[in-house]
Amino acid sequence: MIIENLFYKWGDIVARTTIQDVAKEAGVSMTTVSRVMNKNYPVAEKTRIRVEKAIEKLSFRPNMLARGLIQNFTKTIGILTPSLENLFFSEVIKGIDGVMGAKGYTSFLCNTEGDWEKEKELIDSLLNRQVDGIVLIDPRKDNVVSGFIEEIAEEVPVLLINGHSKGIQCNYVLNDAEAGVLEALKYFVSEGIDDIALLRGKKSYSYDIKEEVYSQFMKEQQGVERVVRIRDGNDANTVDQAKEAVMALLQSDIRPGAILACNDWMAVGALNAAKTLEIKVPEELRIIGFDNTIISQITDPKLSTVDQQMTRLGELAAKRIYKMMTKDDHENQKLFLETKLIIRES
Amino acid sequence: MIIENLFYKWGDIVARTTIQDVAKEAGVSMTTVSRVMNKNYPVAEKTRIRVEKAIEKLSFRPNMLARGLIQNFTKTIGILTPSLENLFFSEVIKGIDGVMGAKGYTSFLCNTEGDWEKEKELIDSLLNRQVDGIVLIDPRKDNVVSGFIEEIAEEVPVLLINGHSKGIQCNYVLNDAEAGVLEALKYFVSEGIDDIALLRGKKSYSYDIKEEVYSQFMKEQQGVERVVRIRDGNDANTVDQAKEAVMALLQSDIRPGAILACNDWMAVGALNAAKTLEIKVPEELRIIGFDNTIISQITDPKLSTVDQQMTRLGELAAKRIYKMMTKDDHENQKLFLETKLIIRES
DNA sequence: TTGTACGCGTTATCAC
DNA sequence: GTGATAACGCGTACAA
Repeated sequence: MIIENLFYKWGDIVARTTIQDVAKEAGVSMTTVSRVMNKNYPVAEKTRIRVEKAIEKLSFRPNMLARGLIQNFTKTIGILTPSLENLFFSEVIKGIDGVMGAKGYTSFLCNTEGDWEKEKELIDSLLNRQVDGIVLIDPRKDNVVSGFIEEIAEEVPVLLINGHSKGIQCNYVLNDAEAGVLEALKYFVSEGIDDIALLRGKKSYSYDIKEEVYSQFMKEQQGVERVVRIRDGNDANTVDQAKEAVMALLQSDIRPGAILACNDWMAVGALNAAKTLEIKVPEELRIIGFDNTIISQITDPKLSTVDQQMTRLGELAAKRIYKMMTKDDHENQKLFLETKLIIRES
Repeated sequence: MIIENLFYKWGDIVARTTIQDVAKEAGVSMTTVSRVMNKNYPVAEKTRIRVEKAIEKLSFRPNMLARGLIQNFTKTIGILTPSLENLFFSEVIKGIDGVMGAKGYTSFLCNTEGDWEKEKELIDSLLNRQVDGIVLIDPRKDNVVSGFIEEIAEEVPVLLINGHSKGIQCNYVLNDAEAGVLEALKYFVSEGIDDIALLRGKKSYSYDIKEEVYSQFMKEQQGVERVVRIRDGNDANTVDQAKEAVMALLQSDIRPGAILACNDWMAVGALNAAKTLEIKVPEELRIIGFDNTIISQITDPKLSTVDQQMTRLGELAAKRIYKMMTKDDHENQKLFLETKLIIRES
């Protein structure tokens, strides 16, 4: 690291100007200043202008801490995510923040790193900071089933994204992954392909759901079930693992005509495998991934994928929690967002 | 969207328990409770335990708003980013939040969407919320050169990441991109390749810097300068644009032996171009990208790249602004973080 | 070692 | 239309 000193120094912090100062400057009371700012009571045109000038002149900033203290709301929400390195979550956050920002809310963003104890601590900290609501992206199962989240939801509106657990009474917003799998499988069949393999990670609730749908579908079609399992994972390593596993599959006696991968990483691995074996995609093998992350758009050929519409999911979550925070809507809901099959070149 | 109503309702918001309530419960004064919580004054062992029990029993949460109001700091910082869809920025945010979180700070995250007016508004809002400091990732040039940022920096510690403008007196943390370019070019030469092309976007300060270094290096090497320009961009579209441009380059009379791309998107495009033309990488063409984003790890062959160590950059920024906020370190600094050449298979 | 009383900056209440 | 004052929940100087 190189340090370059710029021998220019910045000043000391000066005393903040308060509503008091503005009142004095404009020759009115604090109350009137407050009314001008909030526009919640009639103020004479003349006074208003005087006050506005004073505000401008002193470049006055209302202190939201004081405001929040008395109003009992802060126009802030907390967003908890298990990771910042996963574009999947970034998109959700973007959706949430976009909607809430437009409504004048500012978001605390907290990275739990997938650790349930850290998640707990962060939630506590957010409550101390008097957030008006909390959105949990992919919450840790431990905290959900232990009833901790339900407890918190008694204190402040809480919304769970993609973290449903049976018997836990909460507000949920979820991807309809089942429908997504079904849509992809039906597409393959409509294209005349019925020897479909499923590529999944080892353990994850979401993989289990997908396999269940796949399994039932194949039974109905009276097709052969072929499930390839790799070590679970949602990162670059997944690609190599998937490539290896799929190469074995493609070199076996009966090569499938299509592969449905549980996420885009795996789909990329499958594509790399086909290329190495000089199997043409999509002519000889079709591949559909899951998630529509950016990586499905940069391969050659471009990958078909099931879009989970993460940004929209975030927007949906924001709208729901906004309603919970502002209206007297005290009823738990489960919202499912449909997926969208995107056919590209694979 | 499917809505499923769970006919279980959550409760109304109950009155918050205050330090007053705890004091009554424990039979002491508010002051003593405060002292137990903050451990800043001696308290008798016996009283302490009584108070702690009362806190536990009432599950008391200190109100950080009130605390911040009187202490004149909030242990919050604001982070502004031009985008959430770019892993590049996510990594920086992760670095910042990791360091600050460990120090008990919570981060407001704001997405400017690259809009300088929105950036301005968000900064204002953050100041109203009494943040202790502001970190600006890749700030809009308009706000920097207009002097707006300098003004803000008089009110609160401000740190700019990768947004250096000449003559603007601020605290900066920057990637040493120049050194990165040089390292990559020297590597090519050490491998016996000196016909190197540069692949860049049209307009961006960072591309200009890179080209300058490239240009000077090629002059010193007495090599031929070959700069390929595509429309600027940092997204999936860049890949196709780069592919097209590079295909033209590779089909020209004198094909270069190596390509240095200004980011990984472009490098992927170059790789796709080579594949389409059945030019072997790395045997017939070598490619080095920039940024070491995840996409450089999933191609086949895997891309060599210049790692800008974005997470470390964020950590560095956090440490710097922490110092600015807590110590009387009133001197502007420019910190450069070295890059790291990562040779993979291209 | 503990308690009283004031102040942080704002909005709400009530009186004029 | 306007102003005085209490209140929000906490930390801290000062007194005991």
